[in-house]
Order: sequence, then C-alpha cells, then structure tokens
Amino acid sequence: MDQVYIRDVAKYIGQQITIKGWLYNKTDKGRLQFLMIRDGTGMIQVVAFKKEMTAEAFEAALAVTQESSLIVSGIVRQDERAAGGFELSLSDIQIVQLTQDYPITPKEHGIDFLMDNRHLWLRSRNQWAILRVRSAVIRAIRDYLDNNGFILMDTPILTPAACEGTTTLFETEYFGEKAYLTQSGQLYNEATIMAFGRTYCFGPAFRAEKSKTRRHLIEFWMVEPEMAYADLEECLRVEENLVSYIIQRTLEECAEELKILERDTSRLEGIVPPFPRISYTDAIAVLKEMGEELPWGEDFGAPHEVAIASRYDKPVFVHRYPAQCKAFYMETDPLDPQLSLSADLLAPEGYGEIIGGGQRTASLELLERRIAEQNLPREAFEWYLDLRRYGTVPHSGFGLGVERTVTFICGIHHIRETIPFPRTLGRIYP
RNA sequence: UCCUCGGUAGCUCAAUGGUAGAGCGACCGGCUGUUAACCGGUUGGUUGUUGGUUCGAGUCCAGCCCGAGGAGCCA
Repeated sequence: MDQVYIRDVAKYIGQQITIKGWLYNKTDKGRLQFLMIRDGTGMIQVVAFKKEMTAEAFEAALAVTQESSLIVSGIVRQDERAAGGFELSLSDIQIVQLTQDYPITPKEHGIDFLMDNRHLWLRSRNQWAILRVRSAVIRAIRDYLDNNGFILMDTPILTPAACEGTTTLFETEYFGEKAYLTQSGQLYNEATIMAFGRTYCFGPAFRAEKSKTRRHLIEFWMVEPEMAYADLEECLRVEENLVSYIIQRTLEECAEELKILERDTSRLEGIVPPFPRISYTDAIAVLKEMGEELPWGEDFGAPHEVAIASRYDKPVFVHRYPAQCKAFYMETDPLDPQLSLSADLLAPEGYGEIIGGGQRTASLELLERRIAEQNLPREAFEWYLDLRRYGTVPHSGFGLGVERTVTFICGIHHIRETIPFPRTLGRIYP
C-alpha cells in the first residue's frame, strides 16, 4: 500500500492507510497501546487493541521502543480524545529497526546534553516547529524579493580581505595566499546593483568574534538587499514591507508550528507598515528619561536597544547614528555632517537588532578619507573605489539576520535553536 | 578577553566536613482511552581533572579542563 503522509490523514477518514515513520512516544495500558508516531510531516496517535489484530502485530506494538523506525497500517478515525483530532486504529505494524536506549527521553534535559545530541534533538516537536518556521521565513524572504524587482546575486564566501575591516575574520589559505570567510556580501552587491539595479545575496556569514550571548551565532544566514538610486527613506520602506511580509506569511503558513511553540501570535498580527522611527539623537533623550543614560556619540548596547524597543508594539527604526558608530561606507547626513544616513531595525519584546543598513556613500573623496582614517588596506578596496569613479549614484541596502528574525517570530529564548546545526562559541560538534 | 554561575547514576537534580540518594529512563509485572499516563518491583556511581588541608573531602583551598548566562562587538 502506498505511503500516506500524516499531514494528509484528514482526507482518509474511514480508510485503510499506511504510514512510514518513527515512534515518538508510547503509552502502555496493557491490552491497549497508544503509539505516537511522527513521519516528518506531523504526528498522529496510533491505537492498538489486542483483540483487534493478530498476536504478532500486537507483540510488535508492545515491543516497539522510542524512536524505532516503523511502518504501520490501519484505519483513520476522527476522535477528539487524540491530539490533533485524528488517530489510526492499528491493524498491522512492521518494525524497520528496533531502537535501543534512545538518549533523549520525553523528560527534561540540560542544554549541554541537547547540544551534544543536536542530530537527534532535531526530531523533537519544538525543534521540528522552529525549523519549519525557519524554512517558511526564508521562502517568504525570497518570494518577496523575487517578486519586487530584486535579482539574486550570489557573492563569494572566500574573500581577500575584510568587508568592514573591524570585526574578526576566519582566516584560511588560498593557494599560498591568505583568504577569509565572508562577513557580508554587501560590498560586492554595491557593484552588482550598478549592473542590475536591485540585487540581493542570501548566504552564510562568519564572524570570528567571541560573542557568547543568546543573540549570537558564529555562522549565521543573512539576506542583503542592495538598491541603486535608493535613499535612506526608500530603504526603510523596503525594510518594513519585507519584514511585514515575512511575518504575515509565516502567520498564514505556520499556524500549527506557532501553536506548538505557544507563541502569542496577537503580538505579530499587528506588525504591518509603517513602522515607528526615532532618530539616534531623540533616542538618547528618551533613554535619559528611562534612566538608561548614554553620552551622545556612543553606540547602543543591548540594554539600550531593549529599552527603546520596549516602547513600541512594532519593530522600530533607529536612524541617523553618529558617523563614528557606523562603518566607513555610510553616507553622511547632508543636514548634519556628524550623522550618518544609517538605520537599525529593533524587534519588539527584547529581541534586539534584526536589521542593520542605510545609505552608502556615493562620494569617492569621503571613501578615500575614511579608508585612510581607519587604516584599511587601500589596495584591497580599489575595485570598490572604482564604483564611485564610474557612474556613482545614491544607493542603499541592508542586512537582515535570518536566525534573529526566526527567534523573534517563534518567540523563543535562544538563537541556537533556529538553525539545524548551530556554530556557537567553542562548539562545532555535531 | 572580562564578570557571574555550574560540573554527582544514561538524563534532571539532592546530599551541616562523618554510611553517596530521589525522580525519570531501562528491565520485569499489572491495567481497554493515555496525552511527560499511572501502580508495584529490579537495575544503576572513578562525584570533570590534578594537587593540597584534614583522623576523615561530593562538600574546604589552589591550578587546569569543560559548559552555561551576561558584557563588549554585531545580524
């Protein structure tokens, strides 16, 4: 008999079907056995009554252990007593492999143990839900950009030098020369937009920083749209439209997953454009009122971001940071040369920065001066300077962190659960 | 890199400087509606590591290793 996926069982009420999967949990009631079976698409309760099947089949139902692989056949019934509303009345069961001593029991576990067993932890219900949300978020990002005039431009992962100079890079070897794993594809897409107008790259980024917080991964995924002839205001419009689209699509496609995660979705439903905006300088004043005083010119720390974001139900843009807080390529605010045309997007509920971006400078002179001031290796940036020599235009772009966005949408505590195999400080196994 | 907390049974955790324990898991038995089922029984230990103090160290001290949370930096 052909395999039926658990997500489709509602179409088979009263019919005999076959499900191929694994045993998630079992309740032994003597002559009555409840088997919770998962197949990747969902879970269903399988009910085995001793008197309704052969002795061999009931013996197999008794013997099967947690995470054994198995193939079951039976009739689909609608039953309110079953989680999910459907169950399978078992008629036959074939054990593909009888698992012994599966390490992750249905009880509680510590994070060290779970991380060491990440390859198995992925099978657990919450991890299943989170990683399906991740997939939906990525799909939404790509659909939005593909449908709004952006061209995908894959940028290199092996690079000759720092994109931004300051942060720590993973060094490797490239046929006798030093090479580095990319931190960002942005500079390359400042080149591609001069050929294609609007582009984006979507790939992993690597930061060899010794960051050890629930918001950091060493290897994470980032989407970086870049737009020619776009100023800061246009950039923010694209950002708020993209983020709103991601959230609304995820609410539509992942209702079950968000329910498993016990996410309060009412806090996501209202996230539609426009998003609130506050300038850096105004934010400093607000922080002073809130008792989080910070001297003008210093960059926000995590507590400052949380304090600002806590004042809004939607993500909030903080714009026009002092130039000294931001990277060398940021455009200067024509109204105040101390400021940059930059903006970060801070998520609500304490989830922090999910986007950083802004308008890039179009000025050859400013770029040359900044590169000299910050002692960056000018030779490595000659191609980048060419972009200001040959048809420079105002342009903007931003980077959205996939895992931070998924953490926020799922309403979970730690970013490490939003990627199948997280690379965190000091942990590269499995 | 800095600060804080932790490391005891397969897992989660107890244990005034004085006989290393419980729950879960596993195993055996019972139960026809469980939802982390429940009930009875059995099993389970180089207390991270090296040294020190002490009649006696899981417990106190020092170093080291590993992990977690936070800071800085950032998405």
